[in-house]
Amino acid sequence: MRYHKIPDESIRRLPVYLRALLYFSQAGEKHVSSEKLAEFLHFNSSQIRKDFSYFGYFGTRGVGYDVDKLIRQTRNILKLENQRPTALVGAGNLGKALLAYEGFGIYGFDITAVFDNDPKKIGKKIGNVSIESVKKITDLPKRNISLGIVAVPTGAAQEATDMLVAADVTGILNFAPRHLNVPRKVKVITIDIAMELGRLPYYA
Amino acid sequence: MRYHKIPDESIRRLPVYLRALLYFSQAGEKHVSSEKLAEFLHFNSSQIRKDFSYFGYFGTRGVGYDVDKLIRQTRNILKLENQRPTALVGAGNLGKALLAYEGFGIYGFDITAVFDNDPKKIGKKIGNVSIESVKKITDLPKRNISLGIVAVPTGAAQEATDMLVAADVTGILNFAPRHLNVPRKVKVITIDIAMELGRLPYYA
DNA sequence: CGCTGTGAATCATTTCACAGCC
DNA sequence: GGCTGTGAAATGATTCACAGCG
Repeated sequence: MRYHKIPDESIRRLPVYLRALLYFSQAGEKHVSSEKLAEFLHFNSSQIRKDFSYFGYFGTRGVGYDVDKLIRQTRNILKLENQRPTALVGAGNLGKALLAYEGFGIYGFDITAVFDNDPKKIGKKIGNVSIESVKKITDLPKRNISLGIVAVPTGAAQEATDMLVAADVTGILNFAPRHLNVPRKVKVITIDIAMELGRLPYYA
Repeated sequence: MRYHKIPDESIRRLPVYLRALLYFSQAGEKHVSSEKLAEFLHFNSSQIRKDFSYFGYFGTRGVGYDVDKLIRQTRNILKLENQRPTALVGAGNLGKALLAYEGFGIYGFDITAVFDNDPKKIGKKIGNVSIESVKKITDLPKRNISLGIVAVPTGAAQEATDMLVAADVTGILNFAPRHLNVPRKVKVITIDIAMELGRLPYYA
């Protein structure tokens, strides 16, 4: 399977696996079977085996997967081995919530730069990061930052994105409820909170 | 098509269509073709036509779709015609950000109740909503609230969920990075922010 | 024996292509 | 003529089922 095209959906599940594996690791488990993992995540076990088989042979027949090894492999596939400095654009309510969000640590993201265009906010600190002017986004390459989070109002989102792209960012996590235009080489993932909520009443 | 099983993916796209249609409406457009909508959303036009055809015949051949009519139809399908009171559990950073988030208005969600278990927070106001004790969650049926948002730390998420379920909530938007156990009749949508970010480096 | 790894079968979704209606 | 609505074809993802290894 190693040379097949890997489904996008498999990639999407890898961070989920990683989180579950970290949980098992902390619980002191040495090995875990696809069945165990499937039960924990409410997935199908052969899907888990297939997902990992796309990337190589990670398990031991008769035994299962070595938890810590699989964690390393998964981190490796996702390119999360090293801590990744990340830039946040927008220091409003959402930006502040993201700065406080402990979840990023699991995947090694570290928000080391925060930008805003409100002069009143510039220079202030949130946690231990100082808010800088959006003009400083041009410095990102110097600071080795290639991931950005867009948490500005919808109307400013494309502009913020353009600045990140100009600073050679390769990935953007977007919270503005709109499509962002970027060059093909830049990957954008949009999280539209209200949109997710929007389909809930349908199922009720 | 009217009597076919409707793909989950189609439902997922309806809120996206709604947002785009509202944009066209505000721009003064009377009609929009599936082609126009597709271009705007970076979708395939026949997918849009098929999605709407699952629910009935909404367009006019040779003309396109009546924007305002389609907005009404879409709202109707998603059961968003009326303002929906919604409960938020967790008044931390994320909760505050959600309260300030303008996006909910588009879909008619109105956070009219906020609960937290921190006695220091209870009674305080955020915007024009007062924080109440989580014990008051039992009052939700009285207050006609059947949607809940879980924005508490991971360790408290299942407990918060259980309280919402006990109060006959039918839909839950979950921000805790874990699977929530609920009875089958309750629909849960989980947004795991860090997880989304977790696959960004893979594509870079 | 137990569990992985994986072709093959199934199931779901998307796209094509065009008949049919305005 | 133009655009919808939709079967049919193509594509993509999931699940089955079991061979093969530890």
